[in-house]
Amino acid sequence: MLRTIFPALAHAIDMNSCPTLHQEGTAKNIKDKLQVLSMAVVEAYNILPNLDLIVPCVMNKGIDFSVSSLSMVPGITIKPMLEKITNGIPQALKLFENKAFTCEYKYDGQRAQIHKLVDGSICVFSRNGGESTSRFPDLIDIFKGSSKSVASTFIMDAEIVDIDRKNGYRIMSFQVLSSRRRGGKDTLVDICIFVFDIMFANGEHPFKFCFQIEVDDACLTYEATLTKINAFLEDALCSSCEGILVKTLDVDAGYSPSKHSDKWLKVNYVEGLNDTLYLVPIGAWHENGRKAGWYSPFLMACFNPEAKKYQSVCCVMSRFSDSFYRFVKLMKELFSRDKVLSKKPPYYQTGVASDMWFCPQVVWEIRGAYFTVSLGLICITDVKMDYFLHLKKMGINFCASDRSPKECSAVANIVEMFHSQTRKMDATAGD
DNA sequence: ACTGCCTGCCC
DNA sequence: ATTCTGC
DNA sequence: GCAGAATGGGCAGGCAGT
Repeated sequence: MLRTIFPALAHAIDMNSCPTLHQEGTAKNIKDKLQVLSMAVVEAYNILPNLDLIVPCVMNKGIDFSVSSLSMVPGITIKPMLEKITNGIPQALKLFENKAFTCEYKYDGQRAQIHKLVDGSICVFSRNGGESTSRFPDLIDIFKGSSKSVASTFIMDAEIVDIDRKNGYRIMSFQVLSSRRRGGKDTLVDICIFVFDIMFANGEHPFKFCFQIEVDDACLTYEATLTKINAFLEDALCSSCEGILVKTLDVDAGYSPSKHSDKWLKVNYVEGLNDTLYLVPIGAWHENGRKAGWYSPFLMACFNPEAKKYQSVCCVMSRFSDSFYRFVKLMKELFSRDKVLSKKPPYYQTGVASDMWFCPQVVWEIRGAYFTVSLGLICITDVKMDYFLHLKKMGINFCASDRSPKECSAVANIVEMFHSQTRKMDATAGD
């Protein structure tokens, strides 16, 4: 669309509106004009992704078309502004060097663009523009009750989060939120809405703010800023958030639809922040197609000294990447035929069935951002019966350890890590 | 009524 | 959501 | 560097078969 359709559209409009231009202007001139026009069309599409509305307008305005020729329309989703991922606060600070910025919690929920239409009805759209109004009747009630006199129309950006109001207003994970029954009422999963932007209200784009920067914060040193934001990130993680968003307040601040914009930075995982797990690959699945013959993913296990069993914890290398290719040779050696078992041995305890099983022979270092609880993977049943811990966002270090398989992480350590992690998942609700 | 399989839609 | 690829 | 396509994990729900 952006690279082909819209430039072509711009070209067509241009030729249609002033056919003489191509004889008059230089080639470069024409190219520049087309570039400007097609960028304007792209920009318009981002706030009004509906060609039935855009094309007539562009045809009418011709070469003079710009975003301001059109307005947002409640009921038609704006392409949501997206953030850029960073690997830590220092990187975020570097990107925002000498700029004013602010920080917000990034809640672990579902993005929602909430519209109030001209007829007064409330509509909810997902990140990808899908209608999800029917999934959140309670949201509709909240807005119908509270927004009557405030605005006749609006478009706002928000995060819908699951909150346990009966249990200290604890914010629950996305996993729990998505377990809501679709379509109808659901009394089990209560929600809360965090609005973080208003792009449109009463027919206008009201919020082109000039931000006033607090003087004291503007004077902080780098170290003081880092400390402050670190504390804020820590707060966010302790509040069951996924991390924080760092948003610029500089002159270029504003809503940029559809862009993985440098104006919003996400910090949700800091390398080295978490403990390393030492896990043993006990099984693997075959890849298909042209990757046939290779293993992916690997099933990783820890050791339970009491049961004298290996218990699966997570899968790693669930897809191929550059780093994987570097270790293909190593894999082949490690799991050559004599190391492959004919069937799952009794000292492997797992709820999943991998294609093949290996002798316990090496230990890999695995780091992860946090644990979730799921039905699929293994083994730590003292967390919640029938549910299993699952390490999320893991990375792997193949330069691993001289440890022997029985010196890998013990199941008790992993349970302890789960209980002490700052994110409190559903599984701990019974504590 | 239960199951596995598949889809669609979230992240 | 992340990751890879072609432009 | 960007946009698009391809991938993963997880959820509810539809549907066919038993």
